Order: sequence, then C-alpha cells, then structure tokens
Amino acid sequence: MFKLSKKVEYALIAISHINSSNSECPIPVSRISSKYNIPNELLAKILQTLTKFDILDSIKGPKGGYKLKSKFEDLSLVDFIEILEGRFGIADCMVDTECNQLHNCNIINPMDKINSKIYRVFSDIKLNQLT
Amino acid sequence: MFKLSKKVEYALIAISHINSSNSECPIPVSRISSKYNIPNELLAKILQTLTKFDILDSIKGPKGGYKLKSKFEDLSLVDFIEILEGRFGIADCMVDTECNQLHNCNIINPMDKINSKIYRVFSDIKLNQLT
DNA sequence: TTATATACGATAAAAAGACTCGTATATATC
DNA sequence: GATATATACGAGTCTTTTTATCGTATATAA
Repeated sequence: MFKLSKKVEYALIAISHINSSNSECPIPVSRISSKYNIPNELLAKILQTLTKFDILDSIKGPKGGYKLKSKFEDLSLVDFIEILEGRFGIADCMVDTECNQLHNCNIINPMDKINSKIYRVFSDIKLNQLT
Repeated sequence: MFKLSKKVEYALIAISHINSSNSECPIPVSRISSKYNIPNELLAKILQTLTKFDILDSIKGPKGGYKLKSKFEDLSLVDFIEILEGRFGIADCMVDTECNQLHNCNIINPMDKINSKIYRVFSDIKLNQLT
C-alpha cells in the first residue's frame, strides 16, 4: 500500500543513469538492466513508453540505445508518474468517480485535501532534481 | 499504485461515523457496514484490530458495538495507517532494507527525501481533523 | 549478411488486496 | 436458562494488480 510501482522506480533509475553518464553515445537497455538488476524486457517496455512521450530519444541498431531529450529537464514527478501509471490519486474515487459509498461518503472532503497535499509534493519535484 | 487500501478507507469511515454520532450507545458493525456499503466481516476485522490498539472500545452482546476511546483524538494518520498496514514507506527498501540494486542504487537519496516529505504530510494530520 | 538494437502486442506468473467462512465467546432480554 | 445479537479470530478463497516473459517485427551499423 502506498508504494511507488517498480515501473516508476525502474524508470527513475534509468533516467538518472542516462543523465549522469553524459556521453554523446546512446545507452542500450541491456547496460542499464544488467547494472541495476532490472529485467531487460520490462525496462525496455518502460523506456519505449517514455520515448513515446518525448522524454527519451531512441536509436535503433548496433550502437543504438536511448538518450535524454531536453523535455525531461523541467518535467514534474507527477507528470512522469502519470505517463507511466495513469492519473494520480490516493483513492479510486479521486480518479474515476465511481464509489460504493455513493453520496453517503463521510470522508470525501478530508480525503480530497490529503490528496491535494500529496499531489503537491510530487508536482513540486522536478526530474532534474533527482540526479 | 500509491493508493490507500480499502482497509484504511473503511477504518476512517467507521471512525468518522462513530465520532460524529456522539451518542452514549455503542455502534454495531452492521450499522456502519450497511450504511456505507462495506462488507460486514471485513469491517469487523478492521475494528477488531483498532480495538486491540486501544483506539476503540468493544462491547459484546445485544446492544453491543464499538465506541471511540480518547486515544484516537491526537493519533496521527501515519500511526493509524501503520497499525493497519505495517510500516510506512513509498518503496520496499525504505521498510525492509532488501533491494535488488544492492549498493548500486542511484536514486536512494532522492527517494529517501520524497519518502520523508510524504511521511510528514501524514504525520501532520491528526485523526480528529477528519471529522 | 549478420549481429545488435528498439517496437510492441499478447500472455503468464507472482504478489497483494479484498472478501468469506466457520467456530467460539460474551451478554442483554425474555 | 434459552435465545438472539454482538464481537473475536484463524483459515481460506477469490479477484485484481503488479511484475515479468515471449514471440515476432523492424531498423541499422559494420
């Protein structure tokens, strides 16, 4: 409960790795997955998603791999999380408005406030602060 | 990902309900579970746990049920969560120190900071603010 | 042509979360 | 004292989410 997913963890490790190895050469998934003990295929998928959202650049073929795109610099952690995991919310009703409690819920207001506070923690953090 | 468990949600609903219905009579699980559409047995278990931790008082038999104990007043939300879900942490390595990355992890420091921030959000909230 | 990369849909395995059941015990009320 | 209404609690099941794998396709450097 209340854990970041491996997806997000792995993605952050990868981003951080690529960013700190500031060479011009793209970095292949295999380098990262072996160094940090991350399942190769899984990390590949994650980086593909990040590529689709313009955070990474992918280069195919031998000597290929991934590079960071400038967009990552001021991307907030919430946006990053939402790219990988969908809309953020500490309870289902904050996301899809469906709820067994119907209009009987007696904690929706405080929950909403807590949600905003947590959201703000993540939106105040930018990806480039994590390196 | 990053959701409060139903356990915690249900517990908060129950606490809030008991607190706002400030009668002297204890409130049976069935009253709460039917009003808020919560599985009876499940809620019962949860309230049993809270009783064990001295947050509720249980009265058996007909006209029995649960009452709030004064301890709940200044209990923080983290403590409450940890009673129900075990130690709080946004990643496994914050809780049981086991990790596939061994000493290779390149994000442990920022993760630790984020964890502290989230922890503080929850520790700053007291249960009696939720009613 | 070959080896090394990414792309991606489909699927499987594992873990966590949500819920149920059976049995025991206490007690108010008739 | 019998009965109905509560909590107590361990064990087990069902469901969903998370994590990981597989197979096939495509691009490209050497």
